Amino acid sequence: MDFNSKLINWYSIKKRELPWRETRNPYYIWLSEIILQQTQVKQGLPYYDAFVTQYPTIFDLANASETSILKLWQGLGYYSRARNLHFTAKHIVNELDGEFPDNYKDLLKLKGVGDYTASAIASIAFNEVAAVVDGNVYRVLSRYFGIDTPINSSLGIKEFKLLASTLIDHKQPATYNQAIMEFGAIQCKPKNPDCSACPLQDSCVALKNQTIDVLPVKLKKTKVTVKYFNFLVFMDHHKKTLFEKRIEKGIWQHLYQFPLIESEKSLTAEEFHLLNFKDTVLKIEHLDYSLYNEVDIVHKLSHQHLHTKFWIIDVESLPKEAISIKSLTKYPSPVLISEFIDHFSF
DNA sequence: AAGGCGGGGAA
DNA sequence: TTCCCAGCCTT
Repeated sequence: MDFNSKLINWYSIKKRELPWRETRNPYYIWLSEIILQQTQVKQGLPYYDAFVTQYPTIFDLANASETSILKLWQGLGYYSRARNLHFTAKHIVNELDGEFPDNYKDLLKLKGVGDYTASAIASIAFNEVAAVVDGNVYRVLSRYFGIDTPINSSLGIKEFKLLASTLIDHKQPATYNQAIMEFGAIQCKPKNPDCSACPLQDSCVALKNQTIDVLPVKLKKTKVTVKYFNFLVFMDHHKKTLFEKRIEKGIWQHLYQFPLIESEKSLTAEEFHLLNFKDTVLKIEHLDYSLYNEVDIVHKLSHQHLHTKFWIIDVESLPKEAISIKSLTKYPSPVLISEFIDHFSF
């Protein structure tokens, strides 16, 4: 058997039963692919179920508010995916007459849909011969063919895409694409793959050369910046507080948080007291505050480590935009914030 | 071409 | 801890 046949045969035996494999509806395929970008199946699965239940059609998604979509997306990360999901749903409903694009070229035009996702939808939903190259495919191909070109270099991206295009099965592109990805996820794992039980062991270059553990080659590491966040948790006598939408570009765009003051370092109570709150909506003369966490809560993102303090501030009254503490959980918020809300006894 | 963008799973 | 995950967008 050749490479393709072995992969597809392995897939027919070992594949997981997943809900998006039970449909050819492009809306559901698209939804699953967006959710699964940089996200493991285990983490994305409950979100897929929730979205299918709450938004059974693309018209439901298009008619929803961005806030409600972000709320359902809460905890999944990379929130631009949710914002683009909503934008594209509206675009398809309003500009494309509700007709989902049915080929790679047109799918690629959609916001939030890049080369991988366009290929995945085109092949899985429409059986177009379009090769997918995701993290799994990079790993399988680099090892099987012994390719050490960095997968995140422009040359590597071109090289692996070209190779994948020559390999894809023209008779069953949908099955082939899913087979090689599933193979990478389950058999040709990043760490400690079970090569002794691998159907490709006889012809795998990396196994022969003992380079399984160094392939695929990936350039550089991301530089992590440290930031210091001070969240102001106001409380008035009507059990209200201030909760704001993040408007600026950057992390957590369009999610909600307590008023935030960023500082150069972790603040003591004395240093916090000296702040002049000029950037907040509230002018405070006499602060009655306490610190929720003596030790910084460190929230780690890919590129940022957020050292966080929550300052609890009792005030007489709050501006009219204050919301009831009970309603906090209705708003989409970062995990860092929602965990505080869950643990703090208001 | 390089950097920004989340959060969790796995070893 | 570190690496990785059915990547994409902006600069």
